Amino acid sequence: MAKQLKRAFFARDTHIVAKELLGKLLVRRWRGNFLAGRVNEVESYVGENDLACHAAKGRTKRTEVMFGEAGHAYVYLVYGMYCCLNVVTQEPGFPAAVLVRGLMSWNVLPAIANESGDNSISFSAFTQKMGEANVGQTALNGPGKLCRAMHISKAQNGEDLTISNKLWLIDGGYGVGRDRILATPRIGVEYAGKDALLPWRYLLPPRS
DNA sequence: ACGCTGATGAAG
DNA sequence: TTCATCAGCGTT
Repeated sequence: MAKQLKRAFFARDTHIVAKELLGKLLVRRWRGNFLAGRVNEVESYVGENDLACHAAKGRTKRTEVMFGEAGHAYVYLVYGMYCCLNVVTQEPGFPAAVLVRGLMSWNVLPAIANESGDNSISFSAFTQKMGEANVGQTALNGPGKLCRAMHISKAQNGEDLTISNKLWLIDGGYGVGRDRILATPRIGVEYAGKDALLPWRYLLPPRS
């Protein structure tokens, strides 16, 4: 049975977490619906020495969450109107996170009628539904559009994704070969100088 | 190629 | 308290 990703998954090297997040299911429960899709594009932001990382400015009110425990959501407002969802990685005190940039097989599914609030019930029901759904039909490209569609805002900043029943990740059994992962420079970080060239954006190739 | 939009951090 | 900037997006 699919399980909610645990602390140990996130408390590792950021690039390992980023690549292993590809193919995982991101699930949001909102107003009686499951909003979900498989992660197919991410970016790593690693430490205070990474000039593209918000934590390059040091520990501030905004970046506080990134300095904390792995597995929590770091959500920020960008360009005045969009939110971006990150997952905090590595050990407390070391600021790093994975930006979730895109989903494939995006779906909206009605939550179970006699839902008790227990995630484990939700998981089995949800994954079965996802299995029935037409995988790969709809894509959700871009971190801002992703958050808008999933109703993720700064209200979710700091949320513990390993225990939350509103926003979480599960291993949906989608195998991703490491050799199928593409790496490119990160998007929209031209200001970061030499760090703008680091190939820290990871994505799955389009389905054939 | 540009405008929208407001939080953010740096400067004063 | 200003000020420039910005991990996007949609339209021109």
